[in-house]
Parts: sequence; C-alpha cells; structure tokens
Amino acid sequence: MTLTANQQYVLTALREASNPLSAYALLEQLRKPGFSAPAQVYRALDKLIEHGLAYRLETLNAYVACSHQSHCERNLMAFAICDTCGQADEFEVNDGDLRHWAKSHAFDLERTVIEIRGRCATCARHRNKGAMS
Amino acid sequence: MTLTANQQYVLTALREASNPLSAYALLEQLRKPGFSAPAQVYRALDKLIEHGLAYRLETLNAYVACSHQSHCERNLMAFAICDTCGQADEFEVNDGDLRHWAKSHAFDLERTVIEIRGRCATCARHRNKGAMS
DNA sequence: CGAGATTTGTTATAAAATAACAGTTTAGAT
DNA sequence: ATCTAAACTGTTATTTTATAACAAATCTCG
Repeated sequence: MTLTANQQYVLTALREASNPLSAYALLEQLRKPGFSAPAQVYRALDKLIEHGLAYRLETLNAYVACSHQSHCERNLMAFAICDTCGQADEFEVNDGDLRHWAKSHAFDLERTVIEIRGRCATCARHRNKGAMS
Repeated sequence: MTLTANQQYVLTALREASNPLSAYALLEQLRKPGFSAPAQVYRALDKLIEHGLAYRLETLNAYVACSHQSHCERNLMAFAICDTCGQADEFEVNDGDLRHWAKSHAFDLERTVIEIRGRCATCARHRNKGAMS
C-alpha cells in the first residue's frame, strides 16, 4: 500500500502532532508543501482512514494518526479524549456487547464509534490541586 | 423540570420524527411556530440534551428524542444507525470495559459516545433480496 | 415589587465538509 | 514502449453545521 505525496504529508503531520488536528489546521500547516484548499486535505484523510492509518474523532471534528506502527490491526478501537488538554488516547476495547446487540437485532454492523470524554490523569490531577487552594 | 415553549416545540418535533433531524431541518419545520434562526434551535437542543430528553448523534450531526417516556434513566446509551434508511435505534449497553479502562488510567470520565453504523434488519433484508435478482 | 438569572430574537460570522470539473499522474495490459 | 482506465490533483464555488454577540423580554422567588 503506497501513499501518494499528499497522503504522506497529511499522515506525517498527524503523526508529529501531539493532539488531534482539524482538517483546516492541517491545511494551514501544509500550505508550504503546496496545499491550498480543503478538498486536498479531506481527500488525503479519506484515504488514510480507509487504510486504517488515521481516524476521525467524531466528537471533535478532528483527525489523528493510528497509534500502531504501519498497518493497523483493525480491532475495535476507542478513544479517550481529554476536554482540558485535548489529547486523545487510542485503546482497544471488547465489543462483545455491541456485536451481540447487532446479531440479535439482525443489524449488519459496519463501523463502530466509541469515544469517551472527560479529563486525562494529568489534567484531573492539576484540577484537584487547583480546587485545594 | 418545566420546558419553555421553544424547548417543547423542538422536543415534539423530534418525537414525531421517524428519523434523526438536523438542527436546520428542525428550523425549517419550526418556522410556522415562529422560529427564524439557528441559534433558537441550538439553544433548545442544548437544554434538552442537558436534561436527558434528547441526544446528539455525533456521526450524523443530527438529533433524536430520548426513547424513554419522560425522564431518561441516564444509563449508558448507544445508538445503531442505519446507513440506508437513516433510522437510529437507542439501546442500553454495558460499559464495564470503558469504565475499567478509565479507572485504570485515572481518566475522569464524563461522557460516553457509542454509535454503530451499518444496515438495520429491514434494509439488510431488502438488499439481500435485491442481490438475488 | 424588584434584582438576578434565564430565555429570546436577531444579525453576523466562523468552522467543517462537499460538489463539480478539467488536467495530471500512475499502474497495468498489450 | 504505448495505450487505457483508474486514481489523484488543483481549483473555485457552495453547502452544511455551529457560535458569537447583544439588547429586549420574561421568568423566579425572596
């Protein structure tokens, strides 16, 4: 699976970012290499997502690189998103319940989205300290 | 918990709809009663969601009434969304895995979003019939 | 009543995503 | 090596979704 130049630019930008990036943030970052319109970013993102190299975070309208090395195992992924610092952690989850519901309701399952929102360990700790003062 | 007139209009529209409605679809439907701008709809939606009477479907940018009678139990809800007919089914799910991950990572969990996409029983059946011909 | 909070209508703008189209590159078959 | 079909590109315009900001109206309840 070979990536085009644009796809590589977008993937690299996502990998180097500490936080999820919006499509427009990516566009700004990639003006130097020649990007000039949203469609270019969205097209690259679509392919990366199709290949399991990136994810869209639905509750954030933002995108992240898959945390796995090259090709993602495509198991059921979930994301924990910190409302304070914006970091998103990818983790694997057991989707038994969802598959069970789908099966028992003859629902032909194609995609699963699981996102949890709250405060990451670091930010939760800081907030607690703040409350003490 | 008393709803204002606008909140009641929006809730009724959502309850009478067979499918999730976008904020702008709601706005169109509610012009007769006097709505004239998006903010009116979004404000009512915010309150309804706050009170557990409605949900936002993140993968659809659309809104649905809670399927429970008056006050929602606020257990962990998930939605199965049909990509063919657009219907969304609310169902309860065991979030043990997510809570466990959150606990073991000291993540202060505030909100959980679970949406599955695919084809509902009815639409899957039709598609299969079609493939036979 | 009257002070404070909440809700309202409104205009304007921001943010996110897609449509459409012609030109270019790429990969594979012959 | 050449041809062809598919995929990708750059670009302009538009659509869809969501917020900001602010003054006026309304509700709450001591």
